[in-house]
Amino acid sequence: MRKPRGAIVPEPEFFRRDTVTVAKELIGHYLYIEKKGKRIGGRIVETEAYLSCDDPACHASRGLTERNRTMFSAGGVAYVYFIYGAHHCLNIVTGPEGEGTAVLVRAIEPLEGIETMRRNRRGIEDIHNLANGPGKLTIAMGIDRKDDGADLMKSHMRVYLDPEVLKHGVDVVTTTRIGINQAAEKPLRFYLKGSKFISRK
DNA sequence: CGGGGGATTACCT
DNA sequence: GGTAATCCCCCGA
Repeated sequence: MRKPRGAIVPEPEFFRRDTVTVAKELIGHYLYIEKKGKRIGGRIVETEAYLSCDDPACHASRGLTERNRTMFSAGGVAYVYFIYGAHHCLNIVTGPEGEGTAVLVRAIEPLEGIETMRRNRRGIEDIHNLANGPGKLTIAMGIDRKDDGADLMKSHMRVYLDPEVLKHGVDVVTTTRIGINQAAEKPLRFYLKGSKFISRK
């Protein structure tokens, strides 16, 4: 994939740290997928951390299974799963190999391939409603189970770091996760303060 | 091998 | 605010 101007390719170590740290630090950086030579994606504005064995809400909490196998990879790959018979969700695997932790990407601010996203979202015009939710985001970017396991430093789907965000940081709000029943009270959801592109306050 | 639940969304009233 | 859509996978038998 052609690198966006000024963007930085993360080192594997960026992803292989503590999940909460990675979930927070991903806010403000970029997520792109390449389709037919065209970049689609934007700025990550909302994430949630899932903590493996300490976290009953996490797919990996009951150990490695065929469904969640990718989640136990070393940090830096995508874990994509299908939910409610209707939607895909994109996760970024974190920590060392075998740990089973990941960050759910819940929303992005669209920056490139916006018309493609509108088509994928069946004609929705409002840019704030294109990728402001985990299911909407995967529809807009055309992500599904064939993208499971993609290397986010080398493949057609990438995370790029914004040097400005690395240098100055961004204001991140911490709240509770959405749409889960187990461990719902834990403060493991993060979003970019003031962003109009998050799924909800 | 069948049942049930799930990190959601859109559309209905 | 309620619920259908509609699949994949885990679990128990």
